[in-house]
Amino acid sequence: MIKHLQELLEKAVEDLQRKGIFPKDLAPNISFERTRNKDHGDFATNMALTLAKPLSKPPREIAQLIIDELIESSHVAKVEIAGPGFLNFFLTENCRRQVIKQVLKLRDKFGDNQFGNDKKITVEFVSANPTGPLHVGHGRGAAYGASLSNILEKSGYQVQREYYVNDNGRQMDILATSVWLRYLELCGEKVVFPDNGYQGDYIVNIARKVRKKYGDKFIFNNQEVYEAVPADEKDGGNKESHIDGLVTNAKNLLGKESYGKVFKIALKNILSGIKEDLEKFNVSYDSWFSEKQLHDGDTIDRALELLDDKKYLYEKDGAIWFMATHFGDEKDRVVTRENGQKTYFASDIAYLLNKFERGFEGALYVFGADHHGYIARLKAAAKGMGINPNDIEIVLTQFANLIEHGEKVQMGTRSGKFVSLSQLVDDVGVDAARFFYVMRSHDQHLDFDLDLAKSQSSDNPVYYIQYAHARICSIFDKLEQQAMHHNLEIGNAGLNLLVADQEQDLLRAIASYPEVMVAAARTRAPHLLANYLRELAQNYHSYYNAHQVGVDDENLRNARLNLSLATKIILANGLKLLGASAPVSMFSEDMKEQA
RNA sequence: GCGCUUGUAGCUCAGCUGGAUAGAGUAUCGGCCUCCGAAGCCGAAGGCCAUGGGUUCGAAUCCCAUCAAGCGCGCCA
Repeated sequence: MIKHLQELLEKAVEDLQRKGIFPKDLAPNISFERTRNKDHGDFATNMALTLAKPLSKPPREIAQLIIDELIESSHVAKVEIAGPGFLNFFLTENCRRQVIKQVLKLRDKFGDNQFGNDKKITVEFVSANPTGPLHVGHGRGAAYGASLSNILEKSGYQVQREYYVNDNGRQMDILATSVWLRYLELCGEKVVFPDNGYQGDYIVNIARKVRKKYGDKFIFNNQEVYEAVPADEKDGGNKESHIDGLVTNAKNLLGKESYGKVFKIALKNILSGIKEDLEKFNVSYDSWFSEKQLHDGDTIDRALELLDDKKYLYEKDGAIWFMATHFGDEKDRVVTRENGQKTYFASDIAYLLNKFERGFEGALYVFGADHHGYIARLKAAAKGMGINPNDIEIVLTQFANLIEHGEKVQMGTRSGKFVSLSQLVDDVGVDAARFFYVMRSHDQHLDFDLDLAKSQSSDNPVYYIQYAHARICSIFDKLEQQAMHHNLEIGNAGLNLLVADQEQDLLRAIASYPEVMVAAARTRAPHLLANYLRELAQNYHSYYNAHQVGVDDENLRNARLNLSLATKIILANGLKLLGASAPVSMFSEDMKEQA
């Protein structure tokens, strides 16, 4: 529709140019926006305002010239000049109603668009280290990444959802060692658990599995375990060198094979836990990409060679550095440490290269706000390897505070006290959890009100939307019981009977869905969809309270049913994209049945 | 100290690439069930868009400064 209006205006401008009223070299930027206020019609353009300067004429005068030149359109009822010089377009009522037919025909494809131009992209999100279960802090990235991926997919991107598994680093060694130490404890050895080890109970559970599978095979006595290990922090030493010493001993005592077994059990258990948690959270991935495979293959070496060939690497203090400052980063970054080990950043570079080698045309990263320091260096690496930095995009999600009884829930990994994502889902349900995380802009700090999310009341925005959906389902049920069967054709034929204010409002809302989808995709903002669904539900609730759908008049009834069905389709579609369900009934026993 | 992000109603937040009278929810107050589900609807009240400058036809939006909050600044991952 916007396109149609643009063509009308382009035509008018051309004619004015031909008549010599507008200069020939004028190339106006004609943009339309849906009006916020219905008194301003359906669509408005500010083009007369933007032309005021180049034409040195008052905007309202220009607007009048354009209107006089506009040709008739069967879709446009009238065009008005308003305010400082806006052109307000009013569509014919008939034109507005056509959208219902479209929704009923396209069903869940309504709103699909080609904004993404078939671009092949990876969306990487969460990617938490597999050293423990996901906590609520990861929830926002998960909800955001999953919802955004869904929206991008509907908007013409080819999306690959990816989880980067950091299964190759010091943290993983600490994990494996933590498990081994708990195992020794279980076997009756005396162990003082290190300050910097992973404290959680889940480590003990994994240790149990190790013991069950391998019995006493990995036992060493206390003296061997602590041989030449520097003192821990609690004993006045350094917790980092203490744990490193333990890791070294673990590797030496167990030997490569046995150590590998412990390592593998730990990784496998934690990773499958993470997968379960995400699945429970209605988040799915297309691939789980292992960092290890970058090391095992030659990708890291090739990536570094690529940089080296272009003289972007140099040696200093025994380490190898990447000239990130050359590409706008604030400092150069080490890629190979003095001890010969590759840094985490080296893997990142390789992974980036790998994404483009696999044929992706864009890489989108969803990071927590604490990682914002990575943007510059990642873009620098891209530039260094000859990848267009515009093809990599990093979106930050701000932190979420959990609020319970009006108080911030304190969390810290040090205290070992954190609320797991799984626990949150158990408490508030997937629907509310997913919705709460994405209902605010991702770059906004978020207060996640647990009590509100738990409340099964009007206070809870997700229920509000689901209720509208359930309500519509209930109408259809009811009429079906009374043998007033819904007839699409009769409904479509009677659309001209939809004249009530609330019906017009609802039509406006329905018609704007595709635009919301594009906007959400373009600005990477799922919360736009969440807000939109609230508005759509609001429009329906108002309508429902003002008018009876199940009236005796067959024509009007079916027209209203068509309108209701169109609303229902969009509600269900939108909820699905955000990872929430669209229940047929809000009665709790029915909700359970649904699940 | 430097850098990134943020500051809008009592509270939680929208406000698209600068546009028309700054909007929701919640809390508060007042109405609406003989009627398809009241987890709903209708109405009232609530604002120096942190502060001070600047850019222009026009600024919550862009620029600068100040104040306040969060985060980051390792040969950690």
